[in-house]
Amino acid sequence: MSKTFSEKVKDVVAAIPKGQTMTYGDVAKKVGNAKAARAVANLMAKNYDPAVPCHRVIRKDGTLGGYNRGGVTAKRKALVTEGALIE
DNA sequence: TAGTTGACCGGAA
DNA sequence: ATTCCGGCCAACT
Repeated sequence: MSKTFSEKVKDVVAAIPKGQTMTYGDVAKKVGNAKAARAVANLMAKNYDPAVPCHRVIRKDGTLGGYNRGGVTAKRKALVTEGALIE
């Protein structure tokens, strides 16, 4: 297995169940680098992939963090629509 | 090649 | 409870 970091992140985020939210740190852990939470966020921010529901990835504090697809408002609405609680 | 940036996290003040 | 500081990783300039 020799997928790049971004490929792994894409796979992990795409595997998040609907209505479920995961933190960047958890995604990083799934990828293999538990301390790469910043790197995961960096990939989402600069290279968003429509096949990856990044809106299901939030901060550990419970805040949404950010969204490059319409702002945090659209992200929160999408999560509520799926059935995820925000805070 | 080296330095800066960022949708982070955890611990200390 | 909130605010500040350091660390860690990949991409960008």
